[in-house]
Amino acid sequence: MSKKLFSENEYHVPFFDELGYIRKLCPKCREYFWTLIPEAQTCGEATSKGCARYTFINDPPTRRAYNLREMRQAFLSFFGNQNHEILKPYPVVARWRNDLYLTSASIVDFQPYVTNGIVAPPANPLVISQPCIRLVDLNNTGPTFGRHLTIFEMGGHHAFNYPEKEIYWKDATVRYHHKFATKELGIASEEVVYKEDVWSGGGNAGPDLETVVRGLELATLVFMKFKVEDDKFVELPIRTVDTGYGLERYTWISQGAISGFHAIYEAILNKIFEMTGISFIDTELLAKVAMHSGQFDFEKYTSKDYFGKIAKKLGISASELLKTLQPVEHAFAVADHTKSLAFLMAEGVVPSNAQEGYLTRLLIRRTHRLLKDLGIEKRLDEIIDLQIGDWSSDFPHLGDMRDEILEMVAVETEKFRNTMKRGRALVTRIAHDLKSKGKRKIPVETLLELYDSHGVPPEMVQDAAKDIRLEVPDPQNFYKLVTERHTQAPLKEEEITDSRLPQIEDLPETLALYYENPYMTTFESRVLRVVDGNQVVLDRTIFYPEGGGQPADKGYLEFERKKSLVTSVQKVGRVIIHILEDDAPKEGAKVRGHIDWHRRNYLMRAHTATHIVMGAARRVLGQHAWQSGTQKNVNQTRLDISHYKRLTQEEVNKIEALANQAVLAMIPVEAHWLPRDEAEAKYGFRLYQGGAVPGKKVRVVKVGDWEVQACAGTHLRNTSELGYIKILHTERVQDGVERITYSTGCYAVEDGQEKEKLLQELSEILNSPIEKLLLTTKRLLKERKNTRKENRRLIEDIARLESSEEKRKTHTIKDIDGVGLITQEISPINIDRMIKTARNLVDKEDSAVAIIYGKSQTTVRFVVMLGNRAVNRGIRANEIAEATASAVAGGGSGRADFAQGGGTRIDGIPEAIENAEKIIRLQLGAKHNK
RNA sequence: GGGCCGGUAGAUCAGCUUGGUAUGAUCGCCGCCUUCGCAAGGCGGAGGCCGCGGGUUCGAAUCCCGCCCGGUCCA
Repeated sequence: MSKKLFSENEYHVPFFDELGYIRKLCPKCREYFWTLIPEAQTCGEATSKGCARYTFINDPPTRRAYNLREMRQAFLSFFGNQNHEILKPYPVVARWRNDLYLTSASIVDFQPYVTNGIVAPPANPLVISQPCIRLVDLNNTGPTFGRHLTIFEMGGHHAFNYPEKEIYWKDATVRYHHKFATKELGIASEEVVYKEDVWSGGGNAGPDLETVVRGLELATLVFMKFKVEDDKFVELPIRTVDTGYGLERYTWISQGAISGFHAIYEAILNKIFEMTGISFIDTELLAKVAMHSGQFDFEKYTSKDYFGKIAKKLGISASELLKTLQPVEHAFAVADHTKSLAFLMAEGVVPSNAQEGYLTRLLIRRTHRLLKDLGIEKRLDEIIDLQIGDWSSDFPHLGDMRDEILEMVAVETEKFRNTMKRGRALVTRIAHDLKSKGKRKIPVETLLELYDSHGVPPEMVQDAAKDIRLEVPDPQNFYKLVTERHTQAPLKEEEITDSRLPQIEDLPETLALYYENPYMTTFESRVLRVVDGNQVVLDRTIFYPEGGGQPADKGYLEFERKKSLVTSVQKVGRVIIHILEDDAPKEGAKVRGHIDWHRRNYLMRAHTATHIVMGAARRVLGQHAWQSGTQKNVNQTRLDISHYKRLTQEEVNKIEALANQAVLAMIPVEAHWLPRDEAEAKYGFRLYQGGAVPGKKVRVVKVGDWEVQACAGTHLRNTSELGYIKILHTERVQDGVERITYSTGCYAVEDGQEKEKLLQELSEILNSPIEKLLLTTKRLLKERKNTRKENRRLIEDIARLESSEEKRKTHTIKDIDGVGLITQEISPINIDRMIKTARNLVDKEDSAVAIIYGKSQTTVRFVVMLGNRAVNRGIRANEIAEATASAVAGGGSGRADFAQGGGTRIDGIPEAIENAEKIIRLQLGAKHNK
């Protein structure tokens, strides 16, 4: 996105003047910055432009050293004491958004609903420490010594400013930051530099200040005030203070550690080193590298350049540096990646070939490769276990999921091994193939396809090709080429602004009677507004609007002795809109509404059944079984569940049995509105099975102790009303996601009846009782197999007979210049028999040409077979076949000694044989002429 | 969600480009020879709804469409 530069006054806050900050332009990176030091030469940030380097290594600027937990605590309580409400972290899987998979920043928690004003923020202002995962920094994690991480905690203090209510804006934000850095942490004011920048992302934008201390950017203070529309900035009604404090970076700087990884992962890092057997690590060298590490940018440099450059600065050879540094950087990356993995899988993400599951798979494979380089790839699970141990005191759900995480890692590692095994065999085959064609080099295209379609990385191709001594092109820009293969349309952004919104914005929230009593079938209300002619807003309604996988109710509205069908119901903002098929009532009119009760009743069953099946599946499969999607319907409903293996029939039976036990247990179903914090504290993340729900309060649907979910749907009063749940079938939607389809009540019974009918019909056709069907079918299949065998044998026998001495006397044999043309009909058509007979004939008479034909009502087929001598005399079977076929309106082709053909003109057969004769004469003649 | 690759004997695959006999290949299996026995070797043999369903064609493992299953990459 093109960077638009804002003018100075977007950044010039009174606070800067108060403290004596002055604005300067950095001659190296050409960016403006604010500093207290008038003689400052550059902006002081360690960038790839070389503005500065880190000066905090072994010399921290803070009052004392913090570990991550202490830093988090310091941050939260500091802002807690400044009137911010402390929020619990959101999940790292952003299930509430469909334009993002992972929570990549704290503001993501509040997009789009809060930032667009659709719902009120859970608190205002607020502060949060949000674990974030950013896989875009995958390549940078490790080599930049801790500046980039795939998983980190973003400290964010946020304020949402409405036109009618201002919380705080730029000046206060900068003051808060400054106070935290100087008063709380004890960094000297002069050490804090503010750089001007433009932030843009997720369709929003605004000016921002980056704060830099001793070369390291620590926080970004974003003032989100624009919406990006067609590359233009449009002012937003809600201005959001969006700050991001890199708590790991603060931790790092406070310790002055050699790397951020040393600061965050000390114990784990040491264990990894221990496993690799690296006994001595040149910490002095590392510290030197660390100081320069901020200057390199992996968008611009390849790792070769990087090591070269840094070695030059340190005055040692690149290879020497590589030898020391590479294992250390790998260990850094492993320390980081394994934490990401623990967090992802703890939230029920199953490694998969799609969506966030794929990101997890990618991470596992990458980590596996790093570990392999370190020679400890078998210990992935051990390291992940260490992460779980370390972080579960702050994030207890990690500990709860330990066993399942390790199981998933084991399964995934096994899958990876298989892929590699397959890949290796494939590479060897391709390499031999190329070699035999006299090629010495593997084409880049092949290399790309191996990776793209088969997951074989170029390093492995090199490895495998070495043995066969085949050249492999240098994969320098390899991954760029891969990306080019995927010219990908960007993810579509969620449509959150409805064109009808302005027309109904002033209306009060529609009273949802379906929550008060989901069993109401009729109601009375008043028309508040009619939109677009046929869309009606009422003051209250029992019509459930489409949402949460539950389709909208149908029914009709009655007014002035008219009936108008309700075809669709939607929720727009706070308001429920009824879309009518016919005329709409007038605004202010009284109407009476009726819903299709059978439909609604079964949708309620479907919804309650979904919660029950989910609870049953989790009991059978484990805690990683999350709902990853659901679609309710009247006659059948489906539920997608994350699980790392295919469901077995046994598991399905268990789930079905358990679900029906829940039905028989007559469990009451209750729905309550609870404050978000309270609900989360009581039930945890698992509440958000169907995706996180926005808002201060959440509606909690509780099926006794069986299942609790945040859910907006309509439910039965008691599970016993379901009667019966029948699982119809399961399928694998993608790797790691199983779909279960089921029906309830009378539809479940109907399904049983249909299957029974099928069995009965089968039983009648096979003339075998149902309980013997299996045996009968097996026997039939076996019989069929034997029959086929017998048939093959008989054909051979017949062919032998057909070419026997006695039989030959009945053949039409025509002598053409010493060549015997044998023609014979064998009907009905059996190609196998025809070929075998023909072969037998020419085997006995090697100067013969055999034409065997057969016909059915609509077609003629024939084979032409030549003896050796006939071929040697210049006769060509394929040419005979062509000529013959032209007479029967068909085609034919084949080899010189054997060809076949056919056609549709049955009465053309005599002509066809004449043609064959002519061709043979021609061919014999041509030979003579030569 | 999208792209790409694949499904042929118990296993791994060839054949598909250019439609015309699956004499398919290797490993494994069975029998025989050799051996005190085993392995190796030699000889012989069994083993195929060419994923499923349509279409095109005289003719489809091969071309086209749909589905199912597996793999893989990208977001």
